[in-house]
Amino acid sequence: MVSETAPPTLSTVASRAGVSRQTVSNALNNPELLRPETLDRVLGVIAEVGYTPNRAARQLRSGNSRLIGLRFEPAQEGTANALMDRFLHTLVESTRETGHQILLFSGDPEDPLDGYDDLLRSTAVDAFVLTDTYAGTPQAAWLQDRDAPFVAFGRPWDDPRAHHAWVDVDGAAGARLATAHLLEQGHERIGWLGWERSSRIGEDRRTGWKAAMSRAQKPTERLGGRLTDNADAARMAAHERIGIGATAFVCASDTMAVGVLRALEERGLRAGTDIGVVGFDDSAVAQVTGLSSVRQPLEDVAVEVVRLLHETLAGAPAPEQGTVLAPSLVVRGSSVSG
Amino acid sequence: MVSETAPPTLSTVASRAGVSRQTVSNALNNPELLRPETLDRVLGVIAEVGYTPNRAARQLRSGNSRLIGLRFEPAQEGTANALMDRFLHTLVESTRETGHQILLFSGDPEDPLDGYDDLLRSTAVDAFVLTDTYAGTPQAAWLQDRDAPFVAFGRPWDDPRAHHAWVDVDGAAGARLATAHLLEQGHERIGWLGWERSSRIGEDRRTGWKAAMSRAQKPTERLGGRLTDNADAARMAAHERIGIGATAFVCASDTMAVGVLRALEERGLRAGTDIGVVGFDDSAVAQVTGLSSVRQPLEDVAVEVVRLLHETLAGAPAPEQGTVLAPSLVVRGSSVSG
DNA sequence: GTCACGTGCTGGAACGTTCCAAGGCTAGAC
DNA sequence: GTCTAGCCTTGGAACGTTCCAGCACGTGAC
Repeated sequence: MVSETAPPTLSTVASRAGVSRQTVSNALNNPELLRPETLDRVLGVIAEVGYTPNRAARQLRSGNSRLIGLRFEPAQEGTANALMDRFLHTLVESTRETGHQILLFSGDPEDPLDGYDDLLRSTAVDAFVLTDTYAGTPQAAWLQDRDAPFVAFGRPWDDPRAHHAWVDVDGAAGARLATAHLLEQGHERIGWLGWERSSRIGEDRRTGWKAAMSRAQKPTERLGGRLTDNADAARMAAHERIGIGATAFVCASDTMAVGVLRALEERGLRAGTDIGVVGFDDSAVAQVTGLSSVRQPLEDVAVEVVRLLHETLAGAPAPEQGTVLAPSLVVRGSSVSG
Repeated sequence: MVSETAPPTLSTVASRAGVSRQTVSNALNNPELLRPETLDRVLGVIAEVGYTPNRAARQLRSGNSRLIGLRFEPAQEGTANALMDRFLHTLVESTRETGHQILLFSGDPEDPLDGYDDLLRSTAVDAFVLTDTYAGTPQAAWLQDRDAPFVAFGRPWDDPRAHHAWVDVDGAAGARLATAHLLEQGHERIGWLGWERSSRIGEDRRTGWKAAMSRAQKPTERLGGRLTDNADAARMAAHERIGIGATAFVCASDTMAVGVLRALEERGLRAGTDIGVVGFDDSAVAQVTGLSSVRQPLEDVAVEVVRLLHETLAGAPAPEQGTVLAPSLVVRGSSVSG
């Protein structure tokens, strides 16, 4: 059984410092109201007894919990995991500076709204961070309808009613970077291996490839592919396109890029020297296999999310425009000859 | 600005149902005290107005927050991340069933104790989960001294004073599995590539390799290596050992196993067919590169951690023995010929 | 000397819940 | 009919904080 002594309260500190409760409270929250010598004395006692305000009491009275809710989706093993991890780390780190903490919760996988309602009604969190606002997810609209503060990582693709703070990474720019890099390496027939048309993110990235190709006045017919996110599908698609003269590939994911590498092995071709390959997301796999890859600035995204959260909680209206951050290209052996 | 109507409280529900506050409270917390018809009526009103108890108030009065603290360390890019991710997902998922949620916090990287104290003194969390209790980390002893409830993922290697609930994965068994598998494949000179002697986890895994080898009466001289966790170090160590006749390798990490694969490429040898390789942790890299690997049952660890947490919070004394779970071996092409 | 004012501090009230002691009511025993 | 017991329900108190109104005191203006 736990036998610790009860933590000191405002009253404890107050009586030891010879002042009232309220004065101790002010010492912490409005120090400018105290005479310097009183302030010193009170802070001294606070330090001495190791007083820390009780969160529940503070939350009950003041109405905010200093907690940010984040629904942590059931894991799909793969790169998405690792991305989330990088994002989450910076999120935790930068909320520390605003005095907030991250509350992870889960919900019924069948119901994308499960969990939010409870936290909201029990006033357990001050705001939410959304991380999966691809087209069609209802969370943003639902929270917006309830005037619940939140910031989304991911733009509201085709919801004109959406009017909330968001941050996203410019996927088209990433694909453009990758394509331009391959063009610079002298490639002319550069293929695109991306996701199904239903993926807004995938289509966005695809436009980057298209734009870079057309600016360079290179053809794209039969070079673009829409596949499921799967190494084997990519392997086969790569074979087809190499057959019609493709000498390089930009892929919507590292998983697909790995499929291309397999195709090269099967043909006895060397990545980089013979065929250029660039993946997307700079996963551990890319780092280990020497795969060039587009890297999302997840750390910057997290910092920006926290900044917007701060503004939103301070009552600022949602910015007219969301923030779009540019990814970078990490060049490794798979896209340069030598 | 937020213009939502104030959430309903116990009193709201009480007056609408024509009962007292306390009766509504009992309807939720001690329903057996109410007459069935009263219970029905009250629950009806609760559902109708969408009442959810205010967390802060409940926490203030009852003294527990239903929150579990987890210090989320600054990311070191690599496999450790992905491991943590798998663990965390299941942790979040299974705490849902006990009505708890996970509070992530961070702290000064220089001070392994930073953050814990604040949460404890502000009574913000009911307990902690520790995830990095390798030899020499002070968190466990510190929490134990303060009678703070916690469960550790990782055993207290050499602290005889330690007396707390913990769960760990049997690293030696994992290495044994991998070694036995390679022996079955007909290998006799099987090398070990592990970490420095200072790593307790590394030494534990190493004993598994040693034990399997000596049981099969195979020599281990000059076949074991203690390196930094780095593909290039592993690559060089593999070359040396292949030079003295090693035909297979068990590695303490997938990163090292990738180093071995590189060495094989450089020699024109094929993994699986010519030289057997098994990694550790079943990372995304292993999955993509067809690397056999020892997989930690992180999901089971998380479930067990939550179970122990539950017991600890119910006042049960720490079990005499920690729980040690067995890993499994995921066989892929790198360890079987054909 | 009175009044107005600003500074520094105080004490009661309130946030919404659960604990606790006690009240009303019904039923059974005598 | 009275008493006792048990069931269901109630209202006051308390958790520890912050909000708010107000008090005591000293200073300067008239």
